[in-house]
Amino acid sequence: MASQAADMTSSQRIAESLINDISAGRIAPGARLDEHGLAARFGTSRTPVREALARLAARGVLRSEWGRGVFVSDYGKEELSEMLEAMQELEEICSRLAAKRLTLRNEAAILSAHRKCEEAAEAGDLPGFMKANDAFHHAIYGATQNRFVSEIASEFRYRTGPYRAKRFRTKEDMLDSVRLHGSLVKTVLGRADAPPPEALRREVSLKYIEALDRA
Amino acid sequence: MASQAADMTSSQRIAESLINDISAGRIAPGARLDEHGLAARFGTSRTPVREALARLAARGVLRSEWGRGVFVSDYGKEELSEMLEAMQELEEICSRLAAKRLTLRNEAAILSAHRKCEEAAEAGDLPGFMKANDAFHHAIYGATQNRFVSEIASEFRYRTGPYRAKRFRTKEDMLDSVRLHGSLVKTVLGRADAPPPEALRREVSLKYIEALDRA
DNA sequence: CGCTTCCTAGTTGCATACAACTTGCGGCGA
DNA sequence: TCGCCGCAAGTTGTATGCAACTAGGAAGCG
Repeated sequence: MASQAADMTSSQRIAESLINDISAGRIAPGARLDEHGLAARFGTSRTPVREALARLAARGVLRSEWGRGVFVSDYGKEELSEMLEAMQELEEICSRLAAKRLTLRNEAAILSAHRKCEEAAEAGDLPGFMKANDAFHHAIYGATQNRFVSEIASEFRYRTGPYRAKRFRTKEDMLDSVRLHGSLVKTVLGRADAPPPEALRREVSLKYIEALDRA
Repeated sequence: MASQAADMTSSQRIAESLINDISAGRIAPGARLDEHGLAARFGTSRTPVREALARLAARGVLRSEWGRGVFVSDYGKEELSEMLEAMQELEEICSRLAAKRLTLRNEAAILSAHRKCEEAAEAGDLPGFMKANDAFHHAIYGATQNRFVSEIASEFRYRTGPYRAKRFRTKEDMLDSVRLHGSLVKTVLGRADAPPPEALRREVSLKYIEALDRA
């Protein structure tokens, strides 16, 4: 997904690399990002690093404090629960629109990603599952046939990424998710408009919030 | 809203000034932004200008082409209709959440902004109306008690701003909008969950798309 | 006359140097 | 010993200069 073509500017490469690391949880929320260190790591000067950081800060992935540095955005339980509510609302929009406009191509992409999720979950392959999970949700976003809805959902998915990385640990976590995917696939492919019940949404949110404590 | 406190960095001042001008339609979609010119206009060097442009590009307000310059994002009819669909979905989320969690303070803010819209519309005061209109919608966003939902909706409102600026011309346009606000206020303040009918949504979108032709 | 080619002006992207600010520590005085 | 002041190291923010690339036009050739 995150192709680093050779004809990209340094700041773009840096921004993409950073957001991938952050979204995958390799850089923890709250961590400070040193401009000098990043410049050295990427073999450039501070200028493109600063541009990349500015970009990510504008997207809400980073938060910069004057004279102190830039930090990976970190959220407490209160904020996290709000974030998850927002994410679920966005996902509901996506699945509703996708159900309305699904093409065969979208259907194939969704089913393929779903199968890869199953395989990875049953194999206990966590990195593979995270990747397939992303692909699955992006397949649904793409099926909305609305690039802005898709963009907003993707964008917000980056911000929830670090906490998703914490939430998935055991094989059971993954199988849980696959079961949810299954019912989602059923409604979307059935062209049905069935929002997930409130109780289920709260249960999912709780899993994330609990994961905060095993930091 | 857009307070330019003295303790802001130059790049922040520039970014805020630009996004205000763009969102209000004072800088038209498709216009090119010259780094030298902006640096001269704001009395700084190109560096903070570049940071500001990078920020706005990351937020989707600008689009930069290598070796050519950065341009205000402009959208055709197809993209605009997708954009409006996304905006309406976001607004629906907001009004639903607002209806569920409305506080007295929120209620007062919404009613106050609504009254100001009415006054400006009846007086034919276009700039005043645009401002009050913004305040009205932001009051609803704030009533969601969810800072992320509010942030996403606000953010996207900036991007639709230039086209809203085109869409409102006559007193009748404003009165139309006030009538819509009225029914929205009624459902939100009545704590009711009543999504706007599909036909109404399409009608609103058409008004925007028609406005594209009188560019 | 039309097409190709090269050149030049203008633009963005990057590197380096400097200025302004924050912060933590150490010395000094009460 | 406690508290305050000031300094110094380290950080971010800004300015300037240079390199790489693009676009447009003019000159040259077929």
